[in-house]
Amino acid sequence: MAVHGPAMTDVARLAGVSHQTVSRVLNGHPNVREQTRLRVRAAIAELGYRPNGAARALVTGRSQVIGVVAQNTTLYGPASLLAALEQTAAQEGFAVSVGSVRNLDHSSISAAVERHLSHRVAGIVVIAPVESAGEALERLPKDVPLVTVDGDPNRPVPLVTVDQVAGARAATQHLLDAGHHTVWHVSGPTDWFDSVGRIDGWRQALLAAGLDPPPPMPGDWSASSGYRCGQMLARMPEVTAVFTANDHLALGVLRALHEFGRRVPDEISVVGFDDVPEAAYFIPPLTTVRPDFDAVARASLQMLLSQIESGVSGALRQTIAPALVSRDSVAPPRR
Amino acid sequence: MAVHGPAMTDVARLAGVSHQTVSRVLNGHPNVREQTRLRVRAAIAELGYRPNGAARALVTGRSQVIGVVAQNTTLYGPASLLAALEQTAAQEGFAVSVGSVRNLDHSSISAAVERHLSHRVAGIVVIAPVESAGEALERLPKDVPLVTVDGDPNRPVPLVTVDQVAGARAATQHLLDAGHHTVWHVSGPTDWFDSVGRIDGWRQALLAAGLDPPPPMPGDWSASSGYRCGQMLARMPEVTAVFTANDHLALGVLRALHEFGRRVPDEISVVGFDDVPEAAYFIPPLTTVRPDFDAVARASLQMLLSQIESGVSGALRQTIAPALVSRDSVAPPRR
DNA sequence: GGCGTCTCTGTTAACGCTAACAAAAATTGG
DNA sequence: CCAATTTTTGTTAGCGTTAACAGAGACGCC
Repeated sequence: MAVHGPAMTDVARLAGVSHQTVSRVLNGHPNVREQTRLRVRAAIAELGYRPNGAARALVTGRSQVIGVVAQNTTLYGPASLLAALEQTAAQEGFAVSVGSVRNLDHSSISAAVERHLSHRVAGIVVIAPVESAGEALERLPKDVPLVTVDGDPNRPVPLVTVDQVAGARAATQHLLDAGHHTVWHVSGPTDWFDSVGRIDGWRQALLAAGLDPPPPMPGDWSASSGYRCGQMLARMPEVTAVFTANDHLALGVLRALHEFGRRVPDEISVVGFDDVPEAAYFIPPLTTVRPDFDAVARASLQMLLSQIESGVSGALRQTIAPALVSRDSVAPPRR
Repeated sequence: MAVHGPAMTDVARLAGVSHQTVSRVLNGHPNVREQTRLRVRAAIAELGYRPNGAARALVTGRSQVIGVVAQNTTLYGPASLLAALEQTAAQEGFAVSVGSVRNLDHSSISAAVERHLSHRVAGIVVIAPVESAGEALERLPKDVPLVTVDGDPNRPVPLVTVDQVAGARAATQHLLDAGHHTVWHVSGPTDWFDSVGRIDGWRQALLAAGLDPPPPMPGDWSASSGYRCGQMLARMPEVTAVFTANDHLALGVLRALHEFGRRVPDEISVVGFDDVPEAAYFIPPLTTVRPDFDAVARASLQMLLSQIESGVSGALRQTIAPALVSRDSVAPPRR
């Protein structure tokens, strides 16, 4: 096992050139005679030669790998983001190394970043949705290209994020437009920026309509916590419209409402966030807000790449607007 | 930017030893005096030294990275598997590099494997649920540690897989035990081994009970296709029990049944597969089969590691038994 | 024809680490 | 206390690549 493949010198010998010429062919250097180039390519093919990324990384100081730090990649949002990141990175010739992290506290994040750094990744993307992650990031070495996704809007770190506020505002406004007199909110964990932004947007829409926001009910993204909130909501006759911070919370709410015999959307309207693929098959099909994860991935990778190439780390910021997807879980309130 | 950090020689100079001694400390070599070890560690800490993985990979011939080839990491199964793999690998000191692949055809798989190989990964895990992936794998270089997950049971390649057959049999038997006279099946895409195994298990249970299996209805894992199958099922008065190949299909079926006014579980019982976190909050809560992704990840990594260490690639096979999770979507048939 | 100027190719020296061997220091035994 | 051993440390030589420089032809121009 571990029969090491041919190296550049083997290719060079077969093609009758120096290893440096092989290197030039590989890196698309212009000054190589066409005939030579062809001979080298033939030799590469014949030997099944594959360049050694480690050696290249050693001499150039960085590998064609992008490190990603993420927490719970089973959640729909992070998983989608990660997948999109991989796809985009692959197109640019980069591999993606994932540093999963159990908690988003200072030391876990640092450790994950360190691991990436010791592999000399070209850049790092941190999916940093909570406050504690932000702290860790500011103390990181400043000389490594880094982009955060869904991170703290108030830190001087390059950031790409879904426009949570706009999305939540749209969802809330949609319910208001349907004629509801107010909108209740089941939020995500309040230490997530995503949650904070969605609470903000919801509150803004209500305030703009001259309404007094009811207290938000805190959940934890899970259907289970949505269910618990839904049980309370179901018992409150004045509730006619609910905006939940994600689709799974909405599912739990839907289920609790169903159990209490409160019909959606006839008695209560519900709007979610994320547009998970199953949302269209909830009972009833869920009106929700769809963030464009591909766009987030593209933007963050582009930001990272420009840092890698230019060597400059501008504290850029980019916000991706989500879209409302209207389905059957919203109706005017019964009078 | 790209200020290169201190190297081993810098640490050595500060500690007043040779770089080789530093290397020994780093690699836990036994013959280093305690006092020296401490001095070296202090120097490492003082300089913030971080070993260069690329250099190490170059000289040892392999990096502390495991490559994973997977297709659609947004699906619950693959995403969970990937997350579990990362966690487990991190515990063993390995990073995970993900090679996402659009299609599981020969050339895509080969390309992804090549990319990993050129980074000199220590081993490769291929999540290869379809036939075409299997072909690609047999033509791969034999000298790289490789494990497939959810791959072809009939190929001479190390394989870890969920026991689809047993899971499906349990689900079907559960419905039979409840008193149903037969069980219908909404399957996954028939080119997935997962689907084939689940169809098999379902058929086996039926046959063992002396029943003649009705034709399986082919879906594609999505709630959407489950919905379409559900619409047909709902119109067939003789149907009282359905086993779907995953939970999302079940969700679609549930929704179609609901639309047609067919009540679950009173009129029709449904069992899914995967136990997605939301399954307990479907309407009604879904009885399903839970594969142990952590166990799969542990087993495959262990298999890979033993190949890496021993250098031997036994065509091992390991099957992880799933567990039935009983909830409210199953009841005896109405007479 | 000689000479500067391209274009192409080769030579040499790193990059930061580990492995193999060599030397020095500490320890043991008689 | 000296030799034999063992433990600890140092020295040297790569690993496979790119970068920097050097050399060899080919070409054009005075």
